[in-house]
Amino acid sequence: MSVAGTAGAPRLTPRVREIVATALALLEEQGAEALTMRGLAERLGIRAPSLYKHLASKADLETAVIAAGVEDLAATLETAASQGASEAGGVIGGLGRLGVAYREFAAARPHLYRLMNERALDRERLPAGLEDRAAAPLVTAVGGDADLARAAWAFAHGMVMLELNERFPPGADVDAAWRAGLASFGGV
Amino acid sequence: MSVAGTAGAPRLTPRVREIVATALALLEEQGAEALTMRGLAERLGIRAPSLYKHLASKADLETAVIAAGVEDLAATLETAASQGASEAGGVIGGLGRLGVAYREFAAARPHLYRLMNERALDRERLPAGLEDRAAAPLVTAVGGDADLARAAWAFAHGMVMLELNERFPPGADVDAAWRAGLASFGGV
DNA sequence: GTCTATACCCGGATAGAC
DNA sequence: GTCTATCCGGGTATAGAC
Repeated sequence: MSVAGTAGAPRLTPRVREIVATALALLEEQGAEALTMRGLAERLGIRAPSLYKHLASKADLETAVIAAGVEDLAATLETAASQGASEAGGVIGGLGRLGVAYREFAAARPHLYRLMNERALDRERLPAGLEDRAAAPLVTAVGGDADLARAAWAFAHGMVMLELNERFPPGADVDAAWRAGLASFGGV
Repeated sequence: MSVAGTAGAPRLTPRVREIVATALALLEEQGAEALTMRGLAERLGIRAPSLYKHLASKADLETAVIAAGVEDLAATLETAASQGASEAGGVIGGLGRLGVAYREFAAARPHLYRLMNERALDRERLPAGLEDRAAAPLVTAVGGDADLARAAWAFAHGMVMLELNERFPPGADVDAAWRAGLASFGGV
C-alpha cells in the first residue's frame, strides 16, 4: 500500500533471530506486560544487560517482533486470497474470506496484533515492500480501489480492536456486525 | 449501545473533580507518558502519595478521565446529529456529519482518544447509560440497525487509529478513504 | 481529612570488568 | 558475549505530622 520501503530491515544474526523468536513467544504466551528485558533475558538464560549487546533498545526489539508479525499476517492473507471458490457453501466472496482470515489472525494472536498496531510504524526498520505485500490481497479483493481498500482495512481493524477491548456491550452480535460491514463493502 | 449500566459512577468530591480535570489537561497537553502520579501531583502542588488519599490507584484515575472523555464525545455527537440539513452545500447525510464530528474529536484530542479506546472498558465505574448516549446518534443515523451501527463505528474507530498511528503510507488520500467508507455505509 | 517523608519494587539502560 | 554494579524514573504501601 505504500509505494516502497525507504530503507529495509537490518540483517539479523542468528543470535538476534533467536532473541526475537523468544520475545515473540513470550509476548504471545503472556502478553505485553510480560515482555520485559529482564524476563526475556531470564528465558534465554542470560542477564538483561547482555541483551543490549544485540539490540539497541527495547523499542528495537519490539520493531523486530512487529516485522515478524507483519510477515506472518501477509502470508496468512495471501493464503486466504489464493483459496478459490472451492469452499463448501462458498457464499462469501474474496473480501469475506479475507475478513475472516484477518479476524482469526487477531483472535489467535491478540497480544501480537496489539503490539503490531497500537503505535506508529517504524518503517525505516521494516523489510522493504512488506507493507505492500500485506496490503495487496485486500486491494485486489475490492477491485483495485486503494481508497476503498483502506476503508475496508479500517473497518476490519476497528472491529478487531473493539472486540479485543471488549468495547461492544455484552449482548452484541459481533458476527452480525462483521457481516454487515463486509456486506457494505461489497463482500457478499 | 449496551442495555444498561451495571453499577454507575461513584460520587466525586470537588477535590477529586479537580484532580481529574488536572489529569485530563496534563494528558491532552503532554500525552500519556506525561500522565504520571508524580507529574500530576506536582501540577497540583502536592506530593504523589497524597493522591492516594483521593484515588485508589492510577487505573482509577484513568477511569475517571475516560468517563469525562466519553461524556464529551457523547455531547459532541449529539450536537452533530442535531444539526439539520441547514448546512452550506449540505451534500452529506447524518452519517457523514457524525463521521466528520467523530474524526474531528479524535484529531483535536488524540491522547484522550487513545486512552479512551486502547484498553478494556471498566463499565462498573462508568456512569449508567453513558455508553448508550454516546452510541444513540449513530444508531439513529443508520436507521436503527444496531449491527450496521457497530460496523460503522468500527470503520470510524479504525480510520482514526490507523491515522493516529500513521499506518497509512505517506501518499495515501485519507480523506478519500473516509469518503469511500462513509459512502459504503450509506452516508451520502 | 490532608498532606508529608521514606522506602520498596519493578523496568529500562549504562559502565566497565572478565 | 556475558557478567556485576549501578542509576533513574514510576507506581505505591506505610507511618505519621498537622
